[in-house]
Amino acid sequence: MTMFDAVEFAKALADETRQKIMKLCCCEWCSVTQLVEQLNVTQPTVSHHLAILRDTGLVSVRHEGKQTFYTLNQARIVACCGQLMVKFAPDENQGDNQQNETNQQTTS
Amino acid sequence: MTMFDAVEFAKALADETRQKIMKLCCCEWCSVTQLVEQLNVTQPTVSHHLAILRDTGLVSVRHEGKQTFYTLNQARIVACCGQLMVKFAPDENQGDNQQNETNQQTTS
DNA sequence: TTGACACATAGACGAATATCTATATAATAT
DNA sequence: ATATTATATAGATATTCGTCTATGTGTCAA
Repeated sequence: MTMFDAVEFAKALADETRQKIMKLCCCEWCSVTQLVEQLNVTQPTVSHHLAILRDTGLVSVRHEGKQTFYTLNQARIVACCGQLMVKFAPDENQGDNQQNETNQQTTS
Repeated sequence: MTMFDAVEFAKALADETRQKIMKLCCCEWCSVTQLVEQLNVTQPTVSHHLAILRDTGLVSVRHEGKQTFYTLNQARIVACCGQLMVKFAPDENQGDNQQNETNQQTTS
């Protein structure tokens, strides 16, 4: 949940409805009903996606009476994207890498 | 293919085997056979994943005789991660945003 | 030309997943 | 207490997706 799993992070982002939700609650708190109103899916579907985003730590939750508000964890997005870069683009413009099990084989 | 689709990008990353392939051909050119040797999946499965990574522009291809070599497009990874950040974390630490259709509703 | 090797493609199959309807839970109002 | 509103959960279903086997295609050697 708090640790970074690149596959889990990518899976959380790998759905259009989920990305719409993320966009909608980016920089603001949205209730589930508000989200439902702006998406062409049912309330349980929105709740389902919110659960996934919540379990991945991509959104924060705040309860207020009957309502539940969600907001995107923007700092976490930045951190995860940064980790992706580090994982798949180490030493961006240099030829060396830090792997050790695979045999080097460049353009010959 | 060359345009950025955040959902397509996330879907391409949303598989462990694919991320292993990406890691393996990060900073080096790998033949399909070399990849198969280091993964617990069959050759057609590797080819299938390579096709997805190729169609998403995440790997580059080079043919050499009977063999086909793939390498990770690291610059593209960086660019895509950057676009993700921009999309979901605009103005990281400021309170304002650039959306216009949803009603602002902060912590009250 | 024939065979071997490297890779891609086609089709089948099971697992994961996105969605729905129905219902449970929790809070508030009457 | 009862009804209403807001959200979550359960279960069903259809689609997507990852993997496999079987086979096609292209390259090279003998």
